[in-house]
Amino acid sequence: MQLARYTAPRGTADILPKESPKWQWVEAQFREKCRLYNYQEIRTPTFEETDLFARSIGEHTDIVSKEMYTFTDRSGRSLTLRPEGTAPVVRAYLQHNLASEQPVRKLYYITSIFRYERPQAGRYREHHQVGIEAIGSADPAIDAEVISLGMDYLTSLGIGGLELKINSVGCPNCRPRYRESLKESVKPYLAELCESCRIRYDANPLRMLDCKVPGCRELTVNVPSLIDYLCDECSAHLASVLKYLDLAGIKYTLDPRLVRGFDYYTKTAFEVQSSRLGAQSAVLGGGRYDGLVEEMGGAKTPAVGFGSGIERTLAIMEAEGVQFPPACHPHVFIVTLGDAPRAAGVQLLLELRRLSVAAEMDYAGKSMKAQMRSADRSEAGIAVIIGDDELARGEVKTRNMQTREESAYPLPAAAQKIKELICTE
RNA sequence: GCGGGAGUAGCUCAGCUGGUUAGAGCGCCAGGUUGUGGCCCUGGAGGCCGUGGGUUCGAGUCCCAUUUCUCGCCCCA
Repeated sequence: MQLARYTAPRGTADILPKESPKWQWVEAQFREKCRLYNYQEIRTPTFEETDLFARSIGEHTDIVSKEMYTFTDRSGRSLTLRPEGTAPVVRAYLQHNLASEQPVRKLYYITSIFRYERPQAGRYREHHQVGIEAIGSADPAIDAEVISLGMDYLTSLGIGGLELKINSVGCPNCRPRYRESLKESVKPYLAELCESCRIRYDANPLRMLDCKVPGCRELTVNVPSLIDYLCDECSAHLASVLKYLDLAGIKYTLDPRLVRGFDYYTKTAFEVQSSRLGAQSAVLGGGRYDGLVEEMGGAKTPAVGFGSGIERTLAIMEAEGVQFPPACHPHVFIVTLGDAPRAAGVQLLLELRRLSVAAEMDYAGKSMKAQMRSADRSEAGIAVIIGDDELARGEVKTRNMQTREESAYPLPAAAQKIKELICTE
């Protein structure tokens, strides 16, 4: 154990060869859904100006107040490792004036996210998210499209038992009214609420709604509902989003207490939860952020998006016993005995690969028996055996690893013949 | 930031109330055919028992600290 002098930093993980095919598969499913829905990939830097996140996420959110990886570079600039995916995309959208090419931009990303948190099941200091952002449309149909892509993606992975929760958090027109009425109705019990709720009361009253402390839940159970306070526009928007979800056959639960941890959300907010995840039940979350682009210096531009954690997605798949497609193995394993055969083996390797046949050989100087064992373990369909005898006859021997059937092929055309063997298997 | 559990070979773990050279299974390597895999047999490599300090004639085993992992709170993906 202590041979390892260095270990990966707390809350980070290596994705080893045994796991990486699963990641590739999940990412491929996501990319395929983005292709179908016509979202285009965007890649942004790992770090940004600190102010970008502080302003967009909200100064008094947990993320900004205590979870950001912030550092000063050699010229004194304050930079922060991306703690969420939306702000950098919006920044790039504005910086490169992507709006000028198309009024509605549909973008997706696959990236790592950094938050200084105490690690636990499904929570890391560096985790990975897939996500999409649809910028430039206020149409409720696109809220539904965003949700639909997310659900399609998760179900394409073979995940069941998901619950979509949806709510509207209103807009700058109606939210202040609700906030006041919420504070008014909570005021009599203020002293009985938990400590963090008492802080939220002034800083961010809406967050009191999703407090998990049982006592707070009881005290706020009869509090007015956000949905009753929505302005006509927000109310109509929500109704329309739900209508489109019904149209798409997507099941949801209307949850008036659903509130998200970023300040920039307006109107639609949603979360997909799985019971397989333990304490961290959210696997996908997002919503509409109609004020963010303007807040960051652009024109008034409506937008919607979501982010979804890859680690949590994989954890659900693991818990449900989802079968991943088998990992890729070499098709051909070359076994050589001695120096001259070895040179011929190297030559054959090159030719096979030039013909797009995956091929491998032993580089550990093993005995023939051991090389055969390696061939077996590599799950190669065919072993090619080259020794002095074969070379003297100007040929190579092949062995079908399933049937044990062996045959010989003259050397100049051997690569082509082996390719045909594989393709007709 | 706060709380619970844990830290012994690459992996999963056993080591009873402190006592001599620290074990198993799996994996890995080699041999059992002079050039042939999956099963079987034999052998081998690999651990200052997370780290530092203390108690003791003596500590993997007790005490303290520290660190990492893990689970939960907060919050989120």
